[in-house]
Amino acid sequence: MVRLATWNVNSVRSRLPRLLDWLAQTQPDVVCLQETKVAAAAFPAAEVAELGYATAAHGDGRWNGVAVLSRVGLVDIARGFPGEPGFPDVETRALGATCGDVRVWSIYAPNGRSPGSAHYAYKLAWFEALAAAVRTEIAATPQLGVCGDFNVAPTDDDVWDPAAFVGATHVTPAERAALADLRSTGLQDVVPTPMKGPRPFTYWDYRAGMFHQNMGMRIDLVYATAPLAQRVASSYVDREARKGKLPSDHAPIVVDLR
DNA sequence: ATGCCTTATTTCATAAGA
Repeated sequence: MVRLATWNVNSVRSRLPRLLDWLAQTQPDVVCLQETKVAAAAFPAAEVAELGYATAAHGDGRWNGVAVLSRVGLVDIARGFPGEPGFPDVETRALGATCGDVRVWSIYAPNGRSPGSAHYAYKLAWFEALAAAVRTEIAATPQLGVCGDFNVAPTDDDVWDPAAFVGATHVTPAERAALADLRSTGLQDVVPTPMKGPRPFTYWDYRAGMFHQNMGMRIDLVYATAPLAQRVASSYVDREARKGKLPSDHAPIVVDLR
């Protein structure tokens, strides 16, 4: 059994005590992290190494930043992907690594800010380039998972109230088409089980008691090739990790692979 | 609710998040 997880931690330094506790309790083998908000050289690799994890980090400071932690091997590390667009410079939003028999990409898609904006066009272009890169890699890499914060809710059921998102990013047809194009490379959505309520939300805004009222979104996803998806024994959203003091605004997804 | 928290930084104000 391999336990794979993905979590947008919203600053790995700010979240470090919680991350270490969560690793010790959850015992994942491979962890994709997003929004680490730290330069690669400043990633707290020594702290996670004490728990048995090797680190591959891709980050340049204040914004973005992704990483992969693994205790089952960590090789063939790719920082960014071929043709990755920038805004205007390429940002630290994607890191690929092979961990044992599984290749993972930890991704943090651009937010998009508002439909029609330059940042929205960047988001769509970024997904298009990601799909092209996956299309190239997937042929030689049957056991591939693309995991992370996609910043798109795949369907209207993946937001707490579609009416609240009219005119907003994350739900537009073009963004959903970008996800469909990515899936068409040979990936499928591994939908996790919610620990509470009918829908597996992974993000709740910090403000106005959104988490308490379960006004969330499913924007963190695990996209897996068929050979990898066939190994999925179970998956769940760890909403317990969203509770308590100083949480991330995202919850982890935990996937158990046979 | 075009900012109800939270983050890092060119910090006591701003930009970004979704």
